[in-house]
Amino acid sequence: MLRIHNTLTGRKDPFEPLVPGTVRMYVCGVTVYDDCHIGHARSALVFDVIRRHLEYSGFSVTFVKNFTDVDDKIIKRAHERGKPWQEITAEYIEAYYRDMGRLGIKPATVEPKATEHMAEIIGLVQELIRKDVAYQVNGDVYFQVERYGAYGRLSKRKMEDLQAGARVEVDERKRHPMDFALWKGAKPGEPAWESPWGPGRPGWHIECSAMAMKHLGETFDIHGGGMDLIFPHHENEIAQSCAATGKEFARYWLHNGFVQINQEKMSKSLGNFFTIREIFEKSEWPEAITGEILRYFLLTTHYRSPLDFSDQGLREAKNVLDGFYDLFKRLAEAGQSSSGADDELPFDIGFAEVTFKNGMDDDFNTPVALAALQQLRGAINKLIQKGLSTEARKAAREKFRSLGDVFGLFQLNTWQFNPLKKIAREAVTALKEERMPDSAIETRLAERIEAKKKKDFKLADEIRAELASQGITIEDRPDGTSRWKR
RNA sequence: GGCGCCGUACCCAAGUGGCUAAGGGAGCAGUCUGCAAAACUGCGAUGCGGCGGUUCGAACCCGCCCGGCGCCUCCA
Repeated sequence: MLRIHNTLTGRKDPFEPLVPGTVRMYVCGVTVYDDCHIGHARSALVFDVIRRHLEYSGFSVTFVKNFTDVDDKIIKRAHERGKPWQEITAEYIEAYYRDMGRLGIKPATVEPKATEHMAEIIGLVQELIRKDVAYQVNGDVYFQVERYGAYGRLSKRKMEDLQAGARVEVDERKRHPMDFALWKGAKPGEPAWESPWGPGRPGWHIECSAMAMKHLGETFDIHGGGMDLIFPHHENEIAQSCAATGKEFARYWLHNGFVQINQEKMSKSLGNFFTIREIFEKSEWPEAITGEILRYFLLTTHYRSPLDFSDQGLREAKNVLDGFYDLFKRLAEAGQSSSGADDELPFDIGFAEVTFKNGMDDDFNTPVALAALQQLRGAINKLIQKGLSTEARKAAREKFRSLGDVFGLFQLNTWQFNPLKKIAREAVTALKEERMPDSAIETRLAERIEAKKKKDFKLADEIRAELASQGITIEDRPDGTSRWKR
């Protein structure tokens, strides 16, 4: 039984979708005016994994993730660069797909853009005016917060509390300080769409309500996003959606914790953020491996807890993954008839599967699920020592592949550095260009095996030292062959 | 001022009332190996920020305190 922590109730609730066997979920995507940072990566990854786990659990999932492609920040950026705003959004949507692709984030089922839903947005605003919960002031339309009695139920805030600490500058045209814009009249030169209130653009919150309703219906199962969206964004989405339809909007609200740098929130305003792009460009590992390291690292902490980003954390993730891929290398080799090890394998696998699933079913506890995989790694290493058949090895590798798929891990066939691919990439440092090609390594390795056969250990050690200076580690196997890795 | 979160070994990180406090990384020792590497084995918190309280029993519940953080404004 899957249980999910619901921000709305403040508890872990048993998950029961509205329509049995199907899940409809909406996650707030990004505003496309800049490169994505690790915080975006974490959020995207968390919901990617949640989606994958739901699918793994047998649900048919409709996953909607939007792009906010019209907004004040975009207009500002366009102005700064002297470019049309459409060029800014196109550029960063492309960057988004590049970065998320590197991270192995699966595209959502539907990825709607605000600018392509003007009719729905305008219709929703009209409905709110018709119901007398929104009002027009010149070319703007505001949602009247006092008309929605349950305002504050998501963020657990009272209207009075909000006002007390409010640092919002009072807009005289609003009837209540907390009222928020549904539609903003356009100033000259700003992007604008025709509406009953004159040319303008949607407010930030309304687009999500309109797009969620269009693609998922008035009431759906899961709505997610970063913790910072609880207030005001999601609170406002609930208010305007419920006021418009008279029905519940989303039933389970999920929010991921922040990525921090040195115990502090990572944010644009503090200037202490890393973009996904720079992490990949600075990485000494090829793209696919860097992506997997990053995924593993981001999943070592439960999605609701804060996560401190650090090079040390990344290095540790690499070490752990090395252990897994070393095992996979062994599993790819021929085995010998076992002494009962084959019979023990299903027990170890079954145990890991149950632990994995129980962990994930408990509010997507990825650290517990990861621990199950680590235990399985140890168990199978022991079985290999006892003697595991070729078939059993294949079965074990397949199990890692299928369980790992929930996290997007363990899908690579080789965990080795590929210099040709690396050189093809843009940001290659001189150091990296001097990497030894695989063929040269293989040649030296063959020479070393010859030397070993002749008991010329001096030469063998020299060759190993030479390769070691290139960052290459050699493993001699009992049968006289050798493996190498970077 | 209001609302809320966190503090578990050198590091990461589960556990939130009841077997010896998961798992991993790093480290050390050992087995194996020509030497290594990998793998395996062993070691590692008598204690879960501190002090009280509730309870037969608490890392887990309550209170106070210390330390750190977030939201209340655009923000994943």
